[in-house]
Amino acid sequence: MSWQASHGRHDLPWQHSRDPYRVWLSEIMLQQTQVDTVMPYYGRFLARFPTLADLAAAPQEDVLALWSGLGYYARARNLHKAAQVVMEEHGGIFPRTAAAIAALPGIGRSTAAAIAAFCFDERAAILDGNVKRVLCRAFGIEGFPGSRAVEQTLWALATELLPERDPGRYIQAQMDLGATVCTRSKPACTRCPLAADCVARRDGRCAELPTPRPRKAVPRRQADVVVVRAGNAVLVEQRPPAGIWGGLLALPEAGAGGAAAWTAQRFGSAAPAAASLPALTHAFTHFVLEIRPWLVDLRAPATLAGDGTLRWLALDTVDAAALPAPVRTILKSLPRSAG
DNA sequence: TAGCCGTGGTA
DNA sequence: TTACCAAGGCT
Repeated sequence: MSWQASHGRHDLPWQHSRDPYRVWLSEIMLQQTQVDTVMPYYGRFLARFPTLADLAAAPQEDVLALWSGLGYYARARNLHKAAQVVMEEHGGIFPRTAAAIAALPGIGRSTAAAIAAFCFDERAAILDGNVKRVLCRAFGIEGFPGSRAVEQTLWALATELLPERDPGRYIQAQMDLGATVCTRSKPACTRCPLAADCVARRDGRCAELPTPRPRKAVPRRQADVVVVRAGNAVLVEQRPPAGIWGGLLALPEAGAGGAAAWTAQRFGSAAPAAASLPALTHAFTHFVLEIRPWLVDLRAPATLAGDGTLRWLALDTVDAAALPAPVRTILKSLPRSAG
């Protein structure tokens, strides 16, 4: 904790606030996401939704639009839902204990503890990637930290180590140490306040701990997607509420018949031919997707029968739309229309 | 309980 | 290019 006071991080945008809404937002954005990535999103989000009440009252698509590009969109959907739960079931007052906080959607044990410690000085342990790495090295703990047994050991250890006072300072110290000194590769042991007691350091095993995740093959998939353009508009399809890119606006998938068949089925056999656009590869956590986009230029926006998930999106509103990253990439790099 | 869920940085 | 994974949670 003394090390944190002199060498820790003190100037991140979400620090120096004990407003649970701001701390909560930062914790959710930072899940599985690095600080530098979150930085521009955090300020934009707060500018659009300054309070929890503003967030609760907003349409889900507006929330997803501010999250667009950040990934793990269930975080945004759960954040939005939890804001509504706080308004409706807690009278707009954010719950004040880790146990109550963890009952909100999208908030697990670690995130709840961080909010409770930072905002309400509760003695509650966190266990994020930084803490896991620091503890595995400092105590020489073997095994993949994500496995049941190792994680249980780590939770027990993290709880046991909590200081009596100033738990917020303590968990910040753990995270700062992991993020800036006890890094995944090439840890700066000479600058580490725990170096004298570190088991991995003593045994020369900093490169082996923590034990990496067991390897598994990542499947590859392909998808033909259709970019139907009519003047200044493109056809987009809202994804189902859950699953990959849930609730976001994506490009329609052509299916087995390919882009030509899809276009003919929806716009008639007189529809213009589809022209192939540069393919791109997008890596998810658990599979790799090769996206093959096809461009179809219509004379004018056609009427969309039936399916309510399809809609026209004006190209000059792409920047503010709720799009997954590769869809944004495709739409931003479209060739100029011939017409 | 292990798979699902994004994106970008780094080595 | 590829591997790995980052302020994890849900099902």
